[in-house]
Amino acid sequence: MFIQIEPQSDVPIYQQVTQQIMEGIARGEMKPGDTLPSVRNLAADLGVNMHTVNKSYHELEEKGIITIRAKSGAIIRSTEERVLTPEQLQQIEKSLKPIVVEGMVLGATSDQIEHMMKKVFSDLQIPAEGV
Amino acid sequence: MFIQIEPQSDVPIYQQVTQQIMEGIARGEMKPGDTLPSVRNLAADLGVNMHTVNKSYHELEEKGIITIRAKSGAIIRSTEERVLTPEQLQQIEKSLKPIVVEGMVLGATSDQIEHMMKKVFSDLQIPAEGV
DNA sequence: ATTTTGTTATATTAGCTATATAACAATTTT
DNA sequence: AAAATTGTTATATAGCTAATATAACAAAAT
Repeated sequence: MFIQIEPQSDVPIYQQVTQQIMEGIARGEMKPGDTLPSVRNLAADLGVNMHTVNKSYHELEEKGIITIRAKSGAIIRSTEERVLTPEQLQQIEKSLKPIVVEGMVLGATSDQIEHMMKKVFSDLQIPAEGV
Repeated sequence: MFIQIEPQSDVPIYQQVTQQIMEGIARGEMKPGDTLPSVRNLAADLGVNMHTVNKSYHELEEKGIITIRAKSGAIIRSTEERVLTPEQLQQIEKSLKPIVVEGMVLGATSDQIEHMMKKVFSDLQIPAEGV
């Protein structure tokens, strides 16, 4: 697995798992229809508790990114299944606001923040092949 | 004061205070050189504990936005004083990443996220005068 | 039939948030 | 100079979340 946990981080472990699974999907390392490892297996791989991974999977399900089939497994939903709802767009904007505000106050220009945003985007868009 | 606390929010009160003070600065409602209210006064206004506001002020100081003069008060640093360091830019990028990733996975395009970013930026840039 | 799966339940530890009080010493105001 | 205000420090408490640990259950997969 590509997931690397930082126990010292102030970001909770279950959120680290959620984020890195999303990054894997964004990179194309995991595709719609793929099955996620069982909560017990992934937990053993990462050296964390089963419930921690379980919490992450349920967070991903709430975001509409995976589907959990009870007592069977979790699969990544297709892009067609996950339509961007206005609520989700609003949620993204709400998350974006405090970061943009802090950047502004610290003296960053709109162009600087835009540049960083695009960098993050392109870094993920292009899979690590050859490069 | 322009600060409005939402006790039910999952965002800690001291972070709400920090964010809304930054918004006030971004909007131009508070200018460099201005003195922040004493922790006791602001706490009384907001109906929260003194230590909660104190924690917020120290968070703002860590971010390089204000200067706390021991046993005197807190003042907003000038834009010239707060130079955007590479570390701060990196911090912003780090905060931006998980949001952009989630947006991507949910199917948002680079343009959509850029548009939201600029909306947040322009909403703050123009002070609430006349409008 | 056996193993694996997510689910549910209970319990414990640790850390963070927030509040409450109190006292201290330096600064500011009167 | 005296009084009030200021940030600082300390201690204590309550509530919540994160994380772990065990255990058992029932459905699904092998």
